[in-house]
Amino acid sequence: MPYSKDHKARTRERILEAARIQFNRHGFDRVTIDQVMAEAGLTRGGFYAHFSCKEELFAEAMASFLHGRGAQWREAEGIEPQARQLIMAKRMVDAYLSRQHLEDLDGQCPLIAYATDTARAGDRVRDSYCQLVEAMAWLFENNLDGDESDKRRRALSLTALCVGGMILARTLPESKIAEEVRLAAHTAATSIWSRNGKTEMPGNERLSA
Amino acid sequence: MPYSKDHKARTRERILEAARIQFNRHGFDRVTIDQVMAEAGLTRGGFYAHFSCKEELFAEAMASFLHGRGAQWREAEGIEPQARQLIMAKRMVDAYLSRQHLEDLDGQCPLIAYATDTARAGDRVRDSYCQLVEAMAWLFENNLDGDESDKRRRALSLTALCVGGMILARTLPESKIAEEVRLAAHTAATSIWSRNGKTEMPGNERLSA
DNA sequence: TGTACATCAGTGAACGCGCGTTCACTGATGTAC
DNA sequence: TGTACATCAGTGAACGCGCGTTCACTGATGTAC
Repeated sequence: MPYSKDHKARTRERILEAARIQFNRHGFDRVTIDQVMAEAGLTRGGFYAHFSCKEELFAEAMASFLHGRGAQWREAEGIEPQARQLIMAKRMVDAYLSRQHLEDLDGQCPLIAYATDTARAGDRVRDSYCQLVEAMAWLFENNLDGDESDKRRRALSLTALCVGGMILARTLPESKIAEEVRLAAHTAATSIWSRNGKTEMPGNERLSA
Repeated sequence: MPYSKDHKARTRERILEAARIQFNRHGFDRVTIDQVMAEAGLTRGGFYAHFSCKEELFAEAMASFLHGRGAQWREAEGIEPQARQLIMAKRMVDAYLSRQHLEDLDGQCPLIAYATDTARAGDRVRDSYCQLVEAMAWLFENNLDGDESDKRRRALSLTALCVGGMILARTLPESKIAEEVRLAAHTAATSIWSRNGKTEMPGNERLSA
C-alpha cells in the first residue's frame, strides 16, 4: 500500500474545496475540470480517479459544505444547533442576511449560489441541495417557539426569505435596491422569528390543492 | 424597401419568445443559438442581423417578459396595476406562489428562472433583471396600506419571499418539502400583506451599515 | 539497515464533439419605370 | 399592367476554440526480504 492511508482522501478534500469555491464564483457550466484541478494543485487527468463525472463533483462539493465551510461559519457566528433558544434563530437570520455573507462569494451558502444550476441537474445534485434546505430549516425549527406545525411553517418561510433575499441582493446590480432588498428581508425575517403562535392561513383553494 | 416595414421586427419578436422559453427551460449556457433560431423557424446565420451576441439576446428576452408574457399572465390573473387595493396584492401573491405558476416552466417569471445566470452576466442583463424586480415591487407597493417606507419595505420582502419560495420549490426534488416550502412562503406572504403599520426593526448594527 | 519490488496516485497528450461567430451567397419582395 | 432591378432578411458552410473524458505512462512511496 503505497502512500499513507488517508493520502487520497486528503487530495479528494482539496479538490472538493477548490470546486466548491470555483462553482460559487462562476457556476457549474463555466467551471472547467482543468480549473478545479489546477486550483487544487493537480492536473486534469487525475480527476477521474476521484469522481466519475463533473456532475458528481458538483453534488459532492455541495454536500461538503454542511460539515466543512458551513460548520466553520456556524461556529464563527456562535450558532450552536443544540441550543434550542430563540436567540439562536435570530443569530442565524442576522448572520445569513448580513452584508458580510453577501460579499463573501467564496464562502457563501450553496443554496444561494447553486439554486438555478441545481434545478437543471440530476437527482444526486438535487438531493444534496435538499439536504442543505432540510438542515437550515431544522436549525430554525429547533430554535423557535410555538406549536410544531407552526414552527415548521415559520422555519420554512424563514428559509425561503433568507435564501430569496440573498439571491436577489446578489443578482441585482450593486445599487441602492440590492441593499434595500436585503434589509427588507431581514426586517420581515425578524418579524417571523419573533412572532409566536398562529399566522393567518391562505384563503385560496388552489394553493392547498 | 423589400419586405414590409415590420417584417424584421416580427421576426425579432419570434426569436425573443423562442429564446425566453428555451432559457427558462435550460438556462443561458445550455441553450444554443441554433436551438433558439430553429425554434423560431430560422437558421443560425440570421441571428446576428438581430442581436450582436448571445448575451444581448438574453437581456432582451428577459426585458420582453414585462410587456409580453408577463402582461398576459397579469391579465389572466386579474391583476390590474392601477387598482390600488389590498385585494390586488393578495391576488398577486396567490398567483405568484400558485402551483400553476410553479409548473408552468415555459411561462415562469424570469426572476425565478434566471437568477443565477443573471448574477454572472454583464450589466445589460442585470439591468433587465433589476427592472423586473422594480416592477414587481411597484405592483406590491401600490396595493398595500401603511406609510410609505413601511409599504416599500413590505413590498420588497414580499418580492424576496415570492421569488425565494418559488426558487426553492422549483429546485428541490419533487417531494413533500417542495410543496411545504411553497405553502409556507404563501402563509408568510399573506401575513405580510395583511399586516398594516409598523414591523419590528432589526437590532443588528452590521445590517444597517 | 538496505535494496528490489509492487502499487497506485497523478501526469499530460489525444480524442471527439459542440458551440459562438463570421461571411460569401441566395432569393423573396417592394419599387421604379 | 408588366418587367427589370435594388435591397436586405435569411442561408448554410466554415472557422477557431475549449471542454469533458480517456488512456498509456510515470514516479513517489510503503513493504517484503
